[in-house]
Amino acid sequence: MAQAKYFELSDARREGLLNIGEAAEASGVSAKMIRHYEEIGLVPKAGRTVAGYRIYRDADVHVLRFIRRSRDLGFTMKEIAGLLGLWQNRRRASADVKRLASAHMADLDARIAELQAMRRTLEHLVHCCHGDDRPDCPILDDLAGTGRA
Amino acid sequence: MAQAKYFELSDARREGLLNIGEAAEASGVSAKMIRHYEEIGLVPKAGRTVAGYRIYRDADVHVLRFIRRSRDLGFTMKEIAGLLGLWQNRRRASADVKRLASAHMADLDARIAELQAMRRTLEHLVHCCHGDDRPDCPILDDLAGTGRA
DNA sequence: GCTTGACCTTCCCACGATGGGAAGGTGAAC
DNA sequence: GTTCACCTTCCCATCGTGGGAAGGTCAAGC
Repeated sequence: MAQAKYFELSDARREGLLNIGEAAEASGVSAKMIRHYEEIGLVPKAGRTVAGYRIYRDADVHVLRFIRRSRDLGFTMKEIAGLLGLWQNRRRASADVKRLASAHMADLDARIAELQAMRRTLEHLVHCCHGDDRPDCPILDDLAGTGRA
Repeated sequence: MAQAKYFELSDARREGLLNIGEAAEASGVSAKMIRHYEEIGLVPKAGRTVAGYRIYRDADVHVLRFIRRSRDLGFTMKEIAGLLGLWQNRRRASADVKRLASAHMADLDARIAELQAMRRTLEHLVHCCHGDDRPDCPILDDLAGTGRA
């Protein structure tokens, strides 16, 4: 995304370039988010037509898909910036990529463990609650710190 | 939290009332968040000393602890508002509490499943990556959509 | 009494990722 | 030449939490 600002949109179309809506469609990243990624510097500034419309080449869409896939795997923006850097660096060491991915996996593990701990506690409480029209409830007792559940 | 605004702080202290810092300490909810909960109406407005300091009774701290515990179990603010309402309603049906908690458990399950799916994919990719100083990397290949991993 | 330091007050800003929507310009089809 | 879909920028909201500034208050030590 580093073209100069000289295309008419119709010319751009003829050359197979996409506007933001088409790039969004093709990459699975919303136009809103494409602009956002450009603003935070995750992707370089897109080229523009004379009228100011952003235009995207296949390579740009490829980058956006890479981001989309990374998001789907739960990577944060910062991690994705790192991954993009490695991806575009032909002298990278795969060890660096592996390290980044492993760290993210450890994050996932921690979050999963945390949620599972909540789930276990909750399951126990729900199990203990008779769930009828009477007011006494071990779930509330636990939350209030007054119960023994 | 519904006292009128007439205590000197020293009087309040003598009556066992706490200022916000002490209430934070006692409840495990930060002073920042106590003010926030008051602002969004999750807890009623606290009483004030003549100088404008918020003052808290034991019952107020109890409520804050309830909120803290609920947060620890991953309930959202909206859910906590519901739980607080049920807790303070002596004519509640425990079925309502159980329903709320069960719905939250389903949320947790969905989030856990999502994270686990990410984790599984990532684990596979990390496993496939030799992780040395060569640049070729199945993790990047997958993210780029060019790999077969 | 006066200073000092720890606390309180309100107000605004930030995160991370995403979306909604307003106000205005552009492109293409009919 | 109108119409409609799309583009542009700009601001606001979410959710839960924290940071920090500017200013007031309280208690302790001198």
